[in-house]
Amino acid sequence: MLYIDFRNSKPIYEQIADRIEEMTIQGIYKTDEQLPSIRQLAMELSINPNTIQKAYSELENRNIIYSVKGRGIFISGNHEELKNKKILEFKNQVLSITKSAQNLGITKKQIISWIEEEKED
Amino acid sequence: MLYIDFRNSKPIYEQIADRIEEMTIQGIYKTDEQLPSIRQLAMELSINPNTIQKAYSELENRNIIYSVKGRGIFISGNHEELKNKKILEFKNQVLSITKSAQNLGITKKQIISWIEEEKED
Amino acid sequence: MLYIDFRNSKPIYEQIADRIEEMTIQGIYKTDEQLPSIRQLAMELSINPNTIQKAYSELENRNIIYSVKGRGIFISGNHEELKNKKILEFKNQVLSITKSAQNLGITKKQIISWIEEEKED
Amino acid sequence: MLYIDFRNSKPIYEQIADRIEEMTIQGIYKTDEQLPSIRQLAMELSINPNTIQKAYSELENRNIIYSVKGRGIFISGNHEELKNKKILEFKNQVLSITKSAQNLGITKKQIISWIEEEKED
DNA sequence: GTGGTCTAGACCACG
DNA sequence: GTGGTCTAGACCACT
Repeated sequence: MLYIDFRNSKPIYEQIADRIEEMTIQGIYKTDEQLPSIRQLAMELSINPNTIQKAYSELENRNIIYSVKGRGIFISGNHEELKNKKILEFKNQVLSITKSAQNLGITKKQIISWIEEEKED
Repeated sequence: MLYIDFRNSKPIYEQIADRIEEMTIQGIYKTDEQLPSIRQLAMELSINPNTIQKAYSELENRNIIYSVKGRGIFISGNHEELKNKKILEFKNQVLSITKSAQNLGITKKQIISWIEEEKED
Repeated sequence: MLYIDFRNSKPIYEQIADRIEEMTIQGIYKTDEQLPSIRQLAMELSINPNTIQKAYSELENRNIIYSVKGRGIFISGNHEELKNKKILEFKNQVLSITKSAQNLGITKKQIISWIEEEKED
Repeated sequence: MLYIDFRNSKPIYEQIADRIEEMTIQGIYKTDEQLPSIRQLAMELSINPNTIQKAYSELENRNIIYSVKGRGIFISGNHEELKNKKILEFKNQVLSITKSAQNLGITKKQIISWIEEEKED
């Protein structure tokens, strides 16, 4: 469910934060559900607690979790807004890439055909 | 034509290399055309010559340019192969993004409609 | 009447103590009135009794309540003094904020106009 | 210009971040001006570089600075927007405090007279 | 030299 | 037990 790819150049703390964000949007984590504690998750993943701390701080900045001293870390509940923001982000990514592609002479038709050919999971 | 975005997290040498690659594929640089010297380009962009050096090394690795000692640096002529490689790269990018998007519940249809709506330059 | 905001960064014991202090100053609690027992309040708020204990200790330090062994916890009666202390506290807070504000170029006039515009409850 | 109060319960990294934000809004730092490097500032203040790093990260999140790997850290230039945001923040603080004050029977008149009495710097 | 990430280990306030 | 801050020291990519 939560794994780390040490070969990936993406920082560990970001991998964790992104994965938890994804799971939250997918509805795997529910509002006010408690996440594993920093130390526990650090043990499970064989990672330094500070790195987990950084991942959780990042998620708090993104308004995806909230932390309560002495109690733990919990999912906050504005999933709809979060999802819309994420969709917009994807849209911009797609458009930015297709624009670059067109600079190289790749047509929109071709890009669309790539997507259509792809297996739907 | 060749500008640098210092706020961009992408390394400067990569920005330069990518931009020259793009211009080559677009046909702005012709086969065997000479590129500006390291010193000259460093001056123009107010950048450390080491950075330009690294960009040119990168481009030599990608077989986009070749250098002749004492004469300068020139565009090599395998544009077709280069372009195909680049197209494959784009394809993978697009597929990777659409895959992530589908994890969030965005359909291929929606992604395609974004692309279709986009203004063709 | 007595609720807790777990997302608030202010410690729970302090939230409780502050709220009881406020209610005492407002006259909602009368002199020598008995407060709920630690266990009872802990049950009501679904909170660790240690936390309530700490809140009551805090209030005892502030001379707002007194405890009688074996009998319970009661409101003490020095409300006037308490109120004056509280007022001084507020004054300092207001002055500290307005000072910071002036560092940013906000005038006293503007601050006062904010307050005047505010709806009186 | 940049000092730390070790007795203050406010975290060191936040003291630094807040102070730099303040100086930026006041116009002491100009757009694209370079800030002292992490290591240098750490030396000057006799503080661990990681703490400075955290302060700078915080400022990057607030869009007050931007960092360029290998080059340094620089002031970003949206000061107007920043200032407006900060003013709104102050307004909310003032209103929140005056509201609490009124709960204790302090009138708006009294609060305003406190502010008027204060020495203008 | 620069910033960014990570580890190891400590202390604190809170529950 | 929990999260939050801080230190010390390491390694990396980039200039």
